[in-house]
Amino acid sequence: MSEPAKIRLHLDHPLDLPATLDGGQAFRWRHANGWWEAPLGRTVVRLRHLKSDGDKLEVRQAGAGGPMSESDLRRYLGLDDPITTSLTALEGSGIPRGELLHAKGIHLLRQDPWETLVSFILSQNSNVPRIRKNVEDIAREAGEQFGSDGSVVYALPEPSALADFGEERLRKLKIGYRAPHLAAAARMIARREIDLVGLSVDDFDTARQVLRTIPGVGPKVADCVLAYGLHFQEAFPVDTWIERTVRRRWPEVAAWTRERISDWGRRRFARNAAYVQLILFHLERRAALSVRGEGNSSPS
DNA sequence: TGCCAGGTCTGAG
DNA sequence: CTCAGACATGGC
Repeated sequence: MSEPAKIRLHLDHPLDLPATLDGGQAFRWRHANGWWEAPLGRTVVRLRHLKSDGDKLEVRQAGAGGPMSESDLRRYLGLDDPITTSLTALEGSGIPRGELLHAKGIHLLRQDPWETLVSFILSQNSNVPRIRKNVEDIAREAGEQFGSDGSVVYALPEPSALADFGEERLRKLKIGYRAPHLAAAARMIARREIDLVGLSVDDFDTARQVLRTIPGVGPKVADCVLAYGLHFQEAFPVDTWIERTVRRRWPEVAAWTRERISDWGRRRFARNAAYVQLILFHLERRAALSVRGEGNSSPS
């Protein structure tokens, strides 16, 4: 916590920070003073492209936890995943190459599974700005605070802390009917009825089935945890945006249910499914935003 | 002001 | 198994 740890990471693939960090996978990143920053555990991580060399990423870390190692960061950011493979998987799908290029810097994060579970239990029938607020509120009210560069930051509460915090106080944070789900999830993890991290060694179907025993975790939330937290690259979460874009782009699935579309995506795109899902999600939301005249978000 | 939001759960047919 | 309604709240 004395000297902020400074690291530079070499980028072998394009990295679009806003599309990756603010693209609906993670909810605690924010853009401030030219840096992207978020608390990861008890450490605040700050990222920006090096001005003199866009192939390098500047990293600064400060907080109560130890700094992440270079390999931890590369792993978290998916820096060694070649997204070109996933873009290739979309060739022939009728998406113009020029449009696909808007997604060339997206990476699949490997977030903490617990944080991912919390975020996506909150996500049901909600929207990205609100999910972000809910997560922040929970960290502030139920998490431990620590210092980082002179400011106060709140870590997301561990399962046991959130279980102790309880459903009643969660209700007061305006998370609505998700409160009992989240409280129950916290209890299940705290009591070790489910080993979230351990799920990563199971096969996809087993891990998905176990996740779905958690209240508030249906097919879509399970797929998000599998993809964004446990790095199951064959996961294909289908939400309203994906449903819409897939139905429009692949007429043969237009009449299918979300569950069938998820199954279809998983098989069709195999190990690229999670990346393809991120790409489609990004393109669909980008189109919606520009229609509403919110200008374009040109990557860094 | 209403409609919709990164759905899930429950009960009915 | 499939499908409509309810659900708690707020963004736009």
